[in-house]
Formats: sequence, C-alpha cells, structure tokens
Amino acid sequence: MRQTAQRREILRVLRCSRDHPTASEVYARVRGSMPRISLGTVYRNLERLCSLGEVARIEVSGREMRFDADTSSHYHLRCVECGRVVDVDPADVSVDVHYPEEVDGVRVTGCRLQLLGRCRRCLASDSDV
Amino acid sequence: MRQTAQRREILRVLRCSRDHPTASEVYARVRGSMPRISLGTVYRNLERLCSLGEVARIEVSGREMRFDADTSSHYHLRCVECGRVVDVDPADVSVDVHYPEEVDGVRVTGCRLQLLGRCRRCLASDSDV
DNA sequence: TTCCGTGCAAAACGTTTGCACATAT
DNA sequence: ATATGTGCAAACGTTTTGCACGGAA
Repeated sequence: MRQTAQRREILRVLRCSRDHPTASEVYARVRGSMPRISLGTVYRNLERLCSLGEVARIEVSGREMRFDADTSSHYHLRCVECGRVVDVDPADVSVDVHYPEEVDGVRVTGCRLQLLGRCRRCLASDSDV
Repeated sequence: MRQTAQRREILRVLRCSRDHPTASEVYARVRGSMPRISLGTVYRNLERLCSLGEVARIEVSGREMRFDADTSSHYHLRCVECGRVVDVDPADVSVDVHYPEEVDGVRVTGCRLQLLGRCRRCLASDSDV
C-alpha cells in the first residue's frame, strides 16, 4: 500500500478524536489542514483503514457509520436521541451470554452488545418540550 | 387516526411476513394487491405503525431498516453477509448483563443484544469464491 | 364539509464509483 | 515508468418531503 498525505492526515484526525466521528465529520476535520481533500478520498481511506484493522467501523444503528481509532475491545453507549456515542470500559460491564450454535439455517458466529441511553443534553432539552 | 385501505393492507402484509422485510419489500408485496400505492405511503405508514407500537423497526446496523409485526420481545440473528434476519426464541438465549447507570454524562437506559452469523446460502457461496 | 392521508415527483442523505490526472514507489 | 491514489462529479439506494387531490370522518 502506498503512503499518502491524505491517509496519514485522516488517521491522525481519527486518533485525536474521541467522539467516534462520522465520515462527514472526519471530512470536515481533515479539511481544516487539507482543504482540497475530497469526500470520496475520505471514504476510500476509511474503508481501507478499516480492512487493515487500523480503525474500527462502529455499526451503531441508525443511518451513518461512525469510526473509531481505538480498535481495542470495548463497548459503545449510544444516546438514542442525538446519536452521540461514548466508550464504555469493558471492566465496567459484565456479560454472560449463551446462545444456540445455529438457528433456522444461520450459524451463529458471535454477538454484539450495545448500550443505549440518553445524554444529559438530551434529557435537558426533553424537559423543554 | 383515520382508517385507510393502505394502512390495513400494509399491516396485513407485515403480519403475513416472517422475514422482517425492508420498506421496499413491503412496498413490492403490497403492490401485489394494491398496484397504485406509493412508496411514500408505505414509509409514512410504517413510521406511523412503529410509533403506535403495532410493528417494530429492526435497526440492523448500517443498512436499510427492516420491519417486524411481531413486537414481542425476542432476539434477532443477522447474517453478516446477506443481511437476512431470523428470529431467535428468547428461551434459547440466556443473558446476564450488568452495566453502570451512567457513563460520561450519558444515562444508560438499557441494552440491546444482536446475534451475528452466516446463513447456509452465504457459507455455500463463500466456498465458490 | 373538513382535514387527514394519498400519489407523485423531487429532494435529501450517506455512500459508492467512473474518470482523467497526480504522485509515491 | 508504472500502477495506485486523488479530486471531481455523477450515480446510487434508501428515506423524506412538498404539493395538489381524494376520500374518511
């Protein structure tokens, strides 16, 4: 794989971000230092970095993908109102799950636990409404 | 809320479907008996039925929404390759999860467990590749 | 009669892709 | 020199929306 300034910058931005930015957010941040980069390049590099395991794709439900330079195993807590995602230390969560090996012709390979909640900001604006 | 033939038909189709159809799939099926229905109407009614709690929106990550007339609590197993979703009887799954009440300003209200796997068809076509 | 729901079409949105050009190797 | 990566713009698939009309109440 060829080294490029764009890829380096995208990775740098991701490593400085702790808020699991979307592709557009990465794009906006990278444009700060590299105004002529294109959104397509951001997508292509995020895709590439994901398959290399350098960043993680966070498949939180809802529309857009989010990305995380922290590829260590941890949980994500999502505010169901604004979509904000925060990390949860695995040490603070205990999980004991058992499931069948196969259901209805689908072999089970694993499971994903997602925490849901509401952030302070959204709780506050809820009381306004 | 006003009764309409369209909403009744959409609900009927969903109740006859066990494959968690996407909005387009619902659209296609409803068109069988109601060819002039519009996709917009399908979306508007699915949205409406969801907020009434008559059907459930299955938020499988990233891709398109799926809908389920079975609103009882059960798990979903998704084939990570083709996106197919099958139901998993809660009796076949044991879950014991503990998590903090709040993390980083986000109050935790619950969690969601999603099973992931690969269906026979995809496993078979994988060996072709 | 009155609105709510519909059909239609266009827009919005996140993402992918085709192309010609640039550039790392 | 070569092939991989880029910028740009168009295409894509899903979902939402504006509008005038139709039909349930």
